[in-house]
Amino acid sequence: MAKDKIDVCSVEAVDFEKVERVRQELPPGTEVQAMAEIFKALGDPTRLNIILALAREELCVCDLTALADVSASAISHQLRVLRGLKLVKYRKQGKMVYYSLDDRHIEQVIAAVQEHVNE
Amino acid sequence: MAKDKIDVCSVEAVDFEKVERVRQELPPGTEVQAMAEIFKALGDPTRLNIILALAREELCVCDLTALADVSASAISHQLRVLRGLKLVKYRKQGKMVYYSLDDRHIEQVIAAVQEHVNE
DNA sequence: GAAACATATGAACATATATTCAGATGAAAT
DNA sequence: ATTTCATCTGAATATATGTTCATATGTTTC
Repeated sequence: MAKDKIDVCSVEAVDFEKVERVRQELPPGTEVQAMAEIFKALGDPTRLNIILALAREELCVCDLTALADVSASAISHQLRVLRGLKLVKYRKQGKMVYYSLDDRHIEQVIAAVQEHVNE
Repeated sequence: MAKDKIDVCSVEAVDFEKVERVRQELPPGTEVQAMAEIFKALGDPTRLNIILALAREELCVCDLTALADVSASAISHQLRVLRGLKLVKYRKQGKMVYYSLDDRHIEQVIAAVQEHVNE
């Protein structure tokens, strides 16, 4: 990352020890990036609605379209994103494709954020 | 929201009862929106790094600049977003401004996502 | 086999967003 | 008071992103 961060502020302004200590406690950059991608996925109302709905029941694309109030195409695009992040899984049955959550942590994540919002 | 979602797919394709049941269990739209905003805030690597750092220790803007490896201006812009969402609070001491987390739920949220990433 | 339907995909477009740059503010030091 | 410094702010820009539209794929039904 940065090699010369000592000159970002004047030397005496930064608590250099503290910065180094915190830096070592931070997750590696790739992990932060991966976490940010998950959060970004949940940061879109359409995708969040999909996740919230699937947290209740398995649903087909058509049902999700009815729930999220956007076009089936938009839902499909967003489901691809969620699939790519291993947040949802699917099961084909004839023409229909049924989606469900593929992660046991996500519900805790959502519950915690919901608490924050409802404080 | 939608009043005529019965025609999104052909009538027999959607499990209408199921959709209605799930719809009633979903949080109200404003709450979903608020949750999405929190997730979106955590979805940017710069902001996530700020949050992760502040989860360890109180830090001034200058320290955060050194840690996140972007300009002080960029940090300041992002801190404003986090302030607006009540995710961080600050304390002035002379020229310096010290930031810290302002939410007890966020650490659980991050821990859960971290588990998902490290599975 | 053709038609109807659920879902997926690619291109296009319009909007949102993160950073940089230049300059403003306010506090400490000289 | 003037300079220095930490932080903030607004405008500008480049990029990312979500939706729509048109079309493709695969499955069922007739």
